[in-house]
Amino acid sequence: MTRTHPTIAEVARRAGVSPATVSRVLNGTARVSQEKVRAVLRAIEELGYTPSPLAQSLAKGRSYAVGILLPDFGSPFYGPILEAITLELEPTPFRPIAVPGHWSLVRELEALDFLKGHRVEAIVLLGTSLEASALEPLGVPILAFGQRLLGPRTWSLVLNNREAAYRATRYLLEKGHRHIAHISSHRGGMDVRERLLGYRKAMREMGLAPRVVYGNLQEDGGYEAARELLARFPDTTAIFAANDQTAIGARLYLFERGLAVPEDLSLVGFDDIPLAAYQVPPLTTVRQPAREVGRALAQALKDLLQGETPSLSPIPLQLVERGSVKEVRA
Amino acid sequence: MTRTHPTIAEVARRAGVSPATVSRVLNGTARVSQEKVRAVLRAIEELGYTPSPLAQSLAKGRSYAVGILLPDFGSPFYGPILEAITLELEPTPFRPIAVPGHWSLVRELEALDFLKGHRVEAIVLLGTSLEASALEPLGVPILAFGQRLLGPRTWSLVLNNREAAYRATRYLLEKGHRHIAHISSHRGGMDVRERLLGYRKAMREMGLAPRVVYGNLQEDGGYEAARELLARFPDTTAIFAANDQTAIGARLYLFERGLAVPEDLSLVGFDDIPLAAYQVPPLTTVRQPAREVGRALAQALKDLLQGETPSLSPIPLQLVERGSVKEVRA
DNA sequence: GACCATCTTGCAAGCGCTTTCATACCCTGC
DNA sequence: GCAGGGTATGAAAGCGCTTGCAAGATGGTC
Repeated sequence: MTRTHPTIAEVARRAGVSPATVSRVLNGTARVSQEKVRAVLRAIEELGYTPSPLAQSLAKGRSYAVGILLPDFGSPFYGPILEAITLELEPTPFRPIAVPGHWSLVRELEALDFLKGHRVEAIVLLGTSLEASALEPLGVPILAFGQRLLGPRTWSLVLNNREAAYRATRYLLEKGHRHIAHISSHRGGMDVRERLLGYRKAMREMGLAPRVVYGNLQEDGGYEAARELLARFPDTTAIFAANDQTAIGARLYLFERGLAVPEDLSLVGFDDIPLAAYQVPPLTTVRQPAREVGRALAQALKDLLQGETPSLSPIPLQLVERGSVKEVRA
Repeated sequence: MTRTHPTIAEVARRAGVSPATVSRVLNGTARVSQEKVRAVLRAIEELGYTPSPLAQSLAKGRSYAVGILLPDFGSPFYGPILEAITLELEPTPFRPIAVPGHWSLVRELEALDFLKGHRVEAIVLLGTSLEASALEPLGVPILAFGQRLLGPRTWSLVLNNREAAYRATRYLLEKGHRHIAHISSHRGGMDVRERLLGYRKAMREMGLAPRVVYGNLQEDGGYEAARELLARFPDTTAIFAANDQTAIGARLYLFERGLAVPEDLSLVGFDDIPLAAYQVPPLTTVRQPAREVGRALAQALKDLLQGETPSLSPIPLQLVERGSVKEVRA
């Protein structure tokens, strides 16, 4: 603390009242006479006083903090969700404290420790690979997005990824494609595996052989996966990628190979990150609406912190048709 | 605090020592006999004890927290910088606490208050429009990126945007372009204005009339700006955008208009966000390396917090040539 | 064996705030 | 004029931790 902040005692002295009274006007926890209220307010103003949340938390016995664990602040998918949650939490007394797990389990566990230390009253898990066993000892309610976690005081917001992936694949099938590949990943969580399952189901139903390669859910992985894909299955006419970053990476490889999208190959992504609509051609993808996900998560958080059971109605996943898919004749 | 955490007193009781001793082994602030160390460690282990940073901060009189103010967690430019700073700070005892200003001055001021309340020991400003006058009363050292701030205990990391913009424009000129437009913004900070100045200078030197339109530094603004641009200056052959998001937005408009990049129009961005290299064609842009910026900022932070004057050597801005610019004959 | 230096340890105060409890005060009603 | 019931306020304890201070223990020296 560079320059020492004024304390409640100083405010009290200046206003000619006791610290207790200052606290009461600050929190509105008891009636205080008009004149003292005024005196206190003036003293606060003059001193530029800001109460210390640290001390408040300690005294009140609660932190009003909620932890949000996400893979990476730079993620085009999780970043906007974090932003949305933060925005929704603004009008509440609760403050998010966001920590990145940097895509590593160790870091995620460290982050958890950190949050535990800070006595967060709940934790939101975005795209982590944590297991229930690591969470239970925290003794804090958990809200997970994208993975199904079971345990006491644990809730999950999981959207129907399998169904959405199934529909996305069906969509390609209906457009006449038969040689459809999927770029999945070993790195992702349950949602990524579900997408693979949905793809498989659609292919199986048509008696088609699935073609699956794996990336890292990042652009470079998508690029490499596309290379592998075309080497192994040169007659592929459509690619369904497990996320938009992968699709965008794949698209660059196609471009470099001189393959046009959608004329030579059709492409479908997943997530609908902000930049998806601005790709050339605009990327057809399954939309996971960050804003709504953030809202739902924040709402569940509020319920949770008021001791209620959170209502987590799943958000429908919509395929948004843009320009990266072409109809082909059989 | 859902389930009450064990306190230092419980650990002490269990280990058969005083709380002071536990504190000493925790902090290594004094010698403690081997056997007691072991007893304490065991007790900590058994109880699953984690010290409360809140209480520690209060008692120590310092928070070990640094505030990081950025416009938006979802920003493809600032997100990665935040990530980089966080990563660099990991091995230090300092913890970043990031708050978004949501592109609004009021919010930024609120965020500042929040940070002040939390007794952060320093504040990093990323892309804000705050003025020195709002910062001074905080009494905390400030580190600004992208804007030059003067004041006591205030430092700025400002890269030579004007020069880089000048060179980017020169680059286009050397490629034979003469009808070069710039998409700027009223919304940005000093760096955006500097880019405009650099562009102007290059154009003036060649006796060319500048063509400037304005966006909001987001994709949609770039799209709209491109529309306006082509309406007002149909013979434009190259666009230099104030940032990559703008360039990407503009590019979509060109695409919809049936204009090819770079065949019909060349495009240059600024920032080199992660997705820039994956655009089609890959976007030629001025690189502001997030990783290095983060590192420099974190290093300055460490210096600062150790009472030293931070050394902020500017990072060179490089034009990275990719595929969105074509040479034209005069 | 007395004395002193050194090391380990506990006591207690204090960090900035909240909150319980008790006190002092004022008003009402008889 | 006094008992009774509110109401506004302050004193003080306590939240979980650190740290200055002093006491006790240990060992070495003359």
